[in-house]
Amino acid sequence: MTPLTDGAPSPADSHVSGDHSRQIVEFVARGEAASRSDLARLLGVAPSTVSLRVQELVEAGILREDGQGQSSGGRRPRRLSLGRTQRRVLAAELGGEHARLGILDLGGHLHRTKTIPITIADGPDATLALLEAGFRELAEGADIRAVGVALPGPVHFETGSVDQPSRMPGWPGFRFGDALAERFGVPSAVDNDANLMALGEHHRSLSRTQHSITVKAGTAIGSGIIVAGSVHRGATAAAGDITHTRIAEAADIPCSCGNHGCLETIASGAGLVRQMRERGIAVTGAADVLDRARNGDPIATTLVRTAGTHLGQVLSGVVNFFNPHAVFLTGSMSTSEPFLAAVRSRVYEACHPLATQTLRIESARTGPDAALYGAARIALERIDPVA
Amino acid sequence: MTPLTDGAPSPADSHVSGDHSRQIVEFVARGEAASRSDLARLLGVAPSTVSLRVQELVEAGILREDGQGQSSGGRRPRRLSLGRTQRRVLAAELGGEHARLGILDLGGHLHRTKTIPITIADGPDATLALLEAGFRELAEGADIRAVGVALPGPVHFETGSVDQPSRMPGWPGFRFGDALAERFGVPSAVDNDANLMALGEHHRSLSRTQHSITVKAGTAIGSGIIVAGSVHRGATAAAGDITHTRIAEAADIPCSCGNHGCLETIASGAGLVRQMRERGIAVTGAADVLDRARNGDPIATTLVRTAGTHLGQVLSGVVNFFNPHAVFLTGSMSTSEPFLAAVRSRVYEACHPLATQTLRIESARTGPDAALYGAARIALERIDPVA
DNA sequence: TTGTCTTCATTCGATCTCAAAGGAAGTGTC
DNA sequence: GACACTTCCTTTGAGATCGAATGAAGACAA
Repeated sequence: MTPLTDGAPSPADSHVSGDHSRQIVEFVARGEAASRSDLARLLGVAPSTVSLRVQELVEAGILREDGQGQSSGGRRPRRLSLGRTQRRVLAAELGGEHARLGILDLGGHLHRTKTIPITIADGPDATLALLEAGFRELAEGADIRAVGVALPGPVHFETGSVDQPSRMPGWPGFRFGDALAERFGVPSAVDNDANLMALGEHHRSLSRTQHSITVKAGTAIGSGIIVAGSVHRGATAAAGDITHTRIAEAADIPCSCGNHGCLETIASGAGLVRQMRERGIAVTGAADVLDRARNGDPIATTLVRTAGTHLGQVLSGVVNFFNPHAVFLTGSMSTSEPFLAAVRSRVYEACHPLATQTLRIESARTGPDAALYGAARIALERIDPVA
Repeated sequence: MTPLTDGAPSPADSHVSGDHSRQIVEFVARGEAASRSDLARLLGVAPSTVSLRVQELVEAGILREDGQGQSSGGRRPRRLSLGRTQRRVLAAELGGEHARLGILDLGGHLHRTKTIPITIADGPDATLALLEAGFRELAEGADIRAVGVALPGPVHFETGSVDQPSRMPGWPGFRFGDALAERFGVPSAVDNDANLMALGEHHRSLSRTQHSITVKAGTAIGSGIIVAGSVHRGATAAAGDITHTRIAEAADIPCSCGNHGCLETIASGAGLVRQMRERGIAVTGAADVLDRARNGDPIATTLVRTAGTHLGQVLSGVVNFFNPHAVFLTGSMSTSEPFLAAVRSRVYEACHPLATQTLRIESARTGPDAALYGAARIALERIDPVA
């Protein structure tokens, strides 16, 4: 692998311009700003600048002037709202056997979604062909401006390629981002699914100055980190690994990573299945265990609770260290109330009070679409809304 | 405490302007850039822009044109070096009973230092008076442009005040930053000592796009986090707490925080002292234990090694999660070779290989002055070099 | 109704930045 | 030594942003 020594500033951070325009559209779309002066306040930008950008956006039809708002003791604000253009971005989240596709407007609203079967192990070219077919149908009649894709593996963000061998034969080194851009003739962006899920989840409820962690607890356990509103990828694109943190209670259980006592051996869906089977109970998978817990099976319930406690233990370390505004939980396990309760309970018990003072621990809201929102977001960052 | 809901962009991030000038001075001072074209490459900025800024800096005497460099196949570069102005910034690190003061130039070089006795418990006014006297002497004849101070407690960075009660009577709520600015008639900045130590250490050897953690292991254990070259303070200015992470082997040892099994109960200097005494060995303090280990005392050596292993265990979780480019160790414990070796060994053993692929784990270079470099840095960020 | 105050928005001149083009001063080749 | 090429740096015009001033439109009080 390339050392990833981020030396010179990449084009990714040096805002493609249109940065303010993009933020303006977002604030209006989210209903957080209804006037030019709202925007100036929120953006920390001169009112004159806002006026200029808004004018451009209105002329392009992306925003509309929409009557007047309530006066608050002076001239009434001119209310802004989203215009109705056909400008859209495409987003996809690829899994091993399925891809979830979506089409969103510039305001980040998800208009339609669609799931298609793929076989990611067939390699990037085959996948790309299926993806294109799916996208073409979704994009019918729309004016596509960018594409963003979430991949199930370590991604070198700058080059838009998969990094490590992992379970994706044919992928490493292939510049999927460039291939996407070429097929659709628009800018593209690619990142790891955990990162994009975290990004999507973050911007549902937090601002661009806040920090969060999104943990996906399903068959496996993964997480994505958002620092000041953007993805923290770490030195080698490995950030967010909490699944191999050591848990005392699992000290003698070997993990696929070669060590012993990793969190995933007892707190992941796979870990739950193993533990059930060790107790002589035949289960088909993680969903089965969760079902049993939901139906009052005492062993399953205990295991699920214990899994939550262990995840909570690990998260308490992470929360103390990282001090985020929120921790979001997604994945099949996060739908289990006892699981969530156990996580919360342990985090609040084991953390420094200052770190939990304003902390939110929540089950994710965006459901299966979090990564699509995230993918759309990194795609949107590549374009200027008015261009 | 105030909720610290970072809403609107603070003046801290919206570069005070002169941002490029500051970076230019830094690159030249560090010897990383010797010509305008070097700077353009490093800054990712148009050559024309660099030329303009450099011209300003040369006219102000802050930079000098210093003959020609080696040609690399074309026109020879015009070599740049630091000019000799009297422009300086003041920096201080306050402890309970001492303050370390320093004076640095705009290039971040530390010219002189000085340690004075203070009693921080006497409150901010008394401390400020002593600080001023000390600074006045250091600043003799210099043209002071900014002041930066590291405080031993949780600091609300934006307001420049101490947040929690902690052990500093009279401090909470007092706007120390404003008081400093008023006394010296220059911009000021204040932050927590762990943060500034990390900042100082980071920029000794890493770039502004990289990430690091600096752990101070002395009587207590604390850490500071640097994300993309700047301090990560977290949601409630509590980030960097690793001392209360749970360690299985300490499960039944109560901690001052109210929980059991915290890292600091066995891996801190205080923890070492306690363990020695439990074994009936009279020691005067952490330094004594370290001395004994250095002189071959088997019990002390074992304890120090074990402490290193436990810190390494906690750090492995942090490294997997955060994936930094480097972990720096400071404080009295970090001078112990067995300690450092134990930390390294455990981190490399317990971490995912991808996370340690390019990871450096090093004992800090800046010694007792790390926080001064960090304090100078946040002070420098408040001014425009040419202004 | 008149005047004052507040809030919202735009105009205007100065500054910063960039991209593109071009000049300056070298190296290397035939 | 003539030519092409490389590297370094500056000039120039266009666009973005800012702060300050100004204008626009309402609230409110006397």
